[in-house]
Amino acid sequence: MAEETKSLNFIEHIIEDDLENGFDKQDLRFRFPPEPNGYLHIGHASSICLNFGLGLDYDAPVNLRFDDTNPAKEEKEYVEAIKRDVEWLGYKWDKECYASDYFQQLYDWAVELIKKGKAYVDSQTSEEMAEQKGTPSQTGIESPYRNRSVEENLDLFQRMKNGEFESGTHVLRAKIDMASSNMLMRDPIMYRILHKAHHRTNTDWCIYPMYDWTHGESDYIEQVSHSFCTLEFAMHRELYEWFLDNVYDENKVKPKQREFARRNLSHTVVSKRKLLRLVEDGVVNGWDDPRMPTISGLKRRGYTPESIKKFAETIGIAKRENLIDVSLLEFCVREDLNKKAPRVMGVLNPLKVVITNYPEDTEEYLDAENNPEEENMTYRKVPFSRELYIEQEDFREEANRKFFRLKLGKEVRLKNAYIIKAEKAIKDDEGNITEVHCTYDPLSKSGSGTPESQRKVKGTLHWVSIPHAKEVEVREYDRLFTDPEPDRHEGKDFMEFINPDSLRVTKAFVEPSLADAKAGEHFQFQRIGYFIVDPDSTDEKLVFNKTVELRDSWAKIDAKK
RNA sequence: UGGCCUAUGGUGUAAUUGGCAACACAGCUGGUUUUGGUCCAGUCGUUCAAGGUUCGAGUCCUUGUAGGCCAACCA
Repeated sequence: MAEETKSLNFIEHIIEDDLENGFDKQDLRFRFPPEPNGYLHIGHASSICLNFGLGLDYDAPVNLRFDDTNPAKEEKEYVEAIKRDVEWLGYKWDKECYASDYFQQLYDWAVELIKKGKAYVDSQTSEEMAEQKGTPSQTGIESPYRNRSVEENLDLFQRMKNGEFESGTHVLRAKIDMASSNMLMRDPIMYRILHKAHHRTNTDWCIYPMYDWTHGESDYIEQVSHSFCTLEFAMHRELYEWFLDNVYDENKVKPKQREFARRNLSHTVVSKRKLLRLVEDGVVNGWDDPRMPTISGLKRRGYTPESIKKFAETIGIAKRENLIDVSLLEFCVREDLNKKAPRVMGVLNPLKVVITNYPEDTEEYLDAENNPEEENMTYRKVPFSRELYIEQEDFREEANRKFFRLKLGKEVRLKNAYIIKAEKAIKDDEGNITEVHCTYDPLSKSGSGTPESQRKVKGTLHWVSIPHAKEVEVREYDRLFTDPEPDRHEGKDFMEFINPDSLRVTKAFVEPSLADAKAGEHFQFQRIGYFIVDPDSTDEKLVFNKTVELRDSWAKIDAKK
């Protein structure tokens, strides 16, 4: 079969161009560089899939590098969580790197820059420097310390490093151009003093390099060939290259930074700062709450690595603004789970059904398909008896022709069992239906091959046998925000759009085969949706998270009326 | 008042680099189905605007319009 010519995204075009222009394929190397100050989210997943995907496509190594230059925000807990998430997605990094491993090299290079007269120690307050910075349309003013002698700079920088000064009293700045139209080139800060223990270097350092000074040099140290980041770093590219030009050795690979647009998912937020607020304010129950767009949250919700990778691949990568509807993510997980998840029966809103002509004290075990998508069908036994639960929504005393479910005097098929007919609705004093009395056709048993079993009845319902049913907890989730873009309303806080009903906990009844289901196992509750066993489950009580519901065309028909 | 980036159906991405605008999702219609699921078939609809170059423009040029980004001792 002829191979589909895969269309390339603009990032792949850049690499292909470089290869055509003589760049050695052996020198290709990528990296995924998270800051360990929070958990990875669906936006990072896109970046992970891009970089690690490139590594797979070009058979090139990909480093996992922690951009840990700000001890005020970073923690070891996050490092561990990030590694777990990347592994869970199924990717293997070549080297595990830390920007903090390069502190000495970065320091040495900074000294070189000072010696070349390209960096200086500034001793003003941050307010003073901000004032001198100018505005995009107005050039900046040079610092009074800009022309300190090399000797004085060297001495001061050394003493900064030695811890002789308070936090915030001095900084090292690159001497570039206070009149540049690019604000980042107006003598950017390279180092600040921060008397704060670092999760890896502890108190070895009290001066920490800034992002711009660190990132490109780290790429260079690791010999990363292509360094991809999001669009907001586009302006940093000029600085990235300026720094690189000052340390670059002709015989080595000079990394190339290119920018792509971050993927925005509707009805959620993905900035770590905002996610942290959801956690700290108790809106959710932690970073891995199934409502969170974090990778660990999606995992707990029941998303699979394959579905997330498929999603990333489907939305692609480009440079324009975007807002991707969550329904696409939901499609991706349904597509994957449809193939994988065993089918079971579970009733969420039980209504008692009594089959009046079925013998009491009798049970029988019926064959049920585990997954119709499987090539070699396997079956399990499901107990059937005189008293069952069906969904409340599946019975109406009367309904129009479009209602393919149980109504008085009409027949439906019980999945894998018999055809039943509703005879009578039993009500309480307030008129609520408490149970339905039905009769069954004993010859209509599924798979029996009798003419009665082959009769066509319009509806098929799922059910559980009451004496055999297992009670479980079900957690159903809705979107965390009621607005598609909660953080894009000027003057309004995204917290105003929190959906107050994003979690609904109910009890449900499931077939007994689920008794020994393990945390992390996926199931399709037939006619309802996909569910995963939550780690909160105990031997006494299983807890299921609803990953996503099945496509529901009945809901559309019903809503139209 | 400056600079940088972007603009293709409702959504997201393509287009052999100047040669019949395609794919997926969503929507709609029908078929199959012991899940109103899956699957299958069909259908809907697009190059921001105006000029220009060209046999030919989504692609190149000009002007305009709209949106995003840039002034943390954050990354």
